[in-house]
Amino acid sequence: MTKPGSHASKGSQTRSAILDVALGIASRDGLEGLSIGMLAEALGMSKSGVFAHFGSREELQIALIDEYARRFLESVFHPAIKLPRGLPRLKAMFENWLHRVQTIEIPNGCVFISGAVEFDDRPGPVRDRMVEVNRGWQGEMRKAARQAIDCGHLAAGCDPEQLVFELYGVMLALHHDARLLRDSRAVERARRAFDRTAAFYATGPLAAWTAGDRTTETIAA
Amino acid sequence: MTKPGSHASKGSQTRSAILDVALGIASRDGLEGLSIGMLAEALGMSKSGVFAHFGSREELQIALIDEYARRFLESVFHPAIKLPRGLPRLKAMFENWLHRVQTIEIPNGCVFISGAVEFDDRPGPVRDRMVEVNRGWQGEMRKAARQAIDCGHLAAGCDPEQLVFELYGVMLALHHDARLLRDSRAVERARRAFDRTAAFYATGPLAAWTAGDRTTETIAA
DNA sequence: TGCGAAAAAGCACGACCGTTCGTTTTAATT
DNA sequence: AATTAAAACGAACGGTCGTGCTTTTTCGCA
Repeated sequence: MTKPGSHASKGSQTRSAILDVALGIASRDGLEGLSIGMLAEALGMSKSGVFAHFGSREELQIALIDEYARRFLESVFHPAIKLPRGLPRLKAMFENWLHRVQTIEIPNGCVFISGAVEFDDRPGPVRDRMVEVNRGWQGEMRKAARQAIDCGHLAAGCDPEQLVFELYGVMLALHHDARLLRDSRAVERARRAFDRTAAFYATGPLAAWTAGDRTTETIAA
Repeated sequence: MTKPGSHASKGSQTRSAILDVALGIASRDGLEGLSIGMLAEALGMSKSGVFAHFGSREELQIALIDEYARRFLESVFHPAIKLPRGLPRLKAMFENWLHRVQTIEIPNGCVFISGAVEFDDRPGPVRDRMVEVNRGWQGEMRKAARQAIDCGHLAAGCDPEQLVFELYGVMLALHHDARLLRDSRAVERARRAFDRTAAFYATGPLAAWTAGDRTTETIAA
């Protein structure tokens, strides 16, 4: 008994513990930089003991992507979806994202970004999952942007895909400057870039929205 | 005799050949994904023969960063600097960059990006060189932006660092969408993002500049 | 409390890693 | 053409990698 989804059963709870520690390592060293040996050592258990939980390294990597996506959506998407659709929700998605980047991803790294770079030229199930998860998140952002247009919060001429492309770029630049160049001003620049972008696509009555009303807390937690 | 800069002497010319092949591999698999064994095999020579040219793997990686930077600047920066300073030069830098991304980096990968992700959490000489080279390029872009402001092509209120941050983000998003998601529309979006950004920061008389006058060729080659 | 199953450990394997060393081949100089 | 230096080779080292096996320990339940 005790299906894998169940929350008891020694096995599944050590599996969770493994994923937790593995995420910390994979965030810093990437999915390819994570080895089962060092993971086992970090956990204080044997290599084969860790290995048995996933059956292969690839399965471990995929499980890590899923777990990372779960946490990402939980801290960024789920709180935001409680807000009214349109610009408030879209802005909350960005702000929650920014908050997560500041508190988690800048210190520890981001599996989506390192994984994207590591696997963009390596065909296989890991890459496929990476793409799937990424498309899912970009899709949610596009949907939010589309709703903001429907609500009249953004101009009708605004292309949701273009908007999401630009916002994603802002986040990538933030990661780059904050992590590689250790530039502490990157966060401020990211917020300014979002404000500027939103202001550009905003329609008349809401053009003043970009001013004020900033926060570093998760919105609608 | 025959200093390393010299162009004859069997040694330095095979060293160049090694770097050439190694760049192709490192672009796809990253600096950490490149092993001396596979590099030697790709070159049809022995592992120790390759190794002797650099003394260590780290030195090889640093040499690769330098070589990649050299080529990048040669195809992106040097042609642009022949144009009159200000917006023309800044635009040329972006267009040449875009041209290089289309012809080289999308098919083969970009060492700056993969290297940034791989080494942002690994202290050492490789990371240091990565930072140095990156700061150099961003510095050149900032200088070009500053000149565009001085020339009156961009608004006086435009922050060069903010502008470069946003342009770099556009390029990172382009790499991401084009390479991971294999989205062929990413190039068009990148150009639109640049035009929109430049339009935002442009002063009155040059606000119409962003329209038309597009090219996929290197400017002032 | 004992029994069956699940979980973890232990061990070994082939492969590849970066690196070292001694030798041999090739190039450059006198 | 002879001599010296540079370059490439080949084998081996200690290590780590992912992955099978078998055995032991631990857990869950009747």
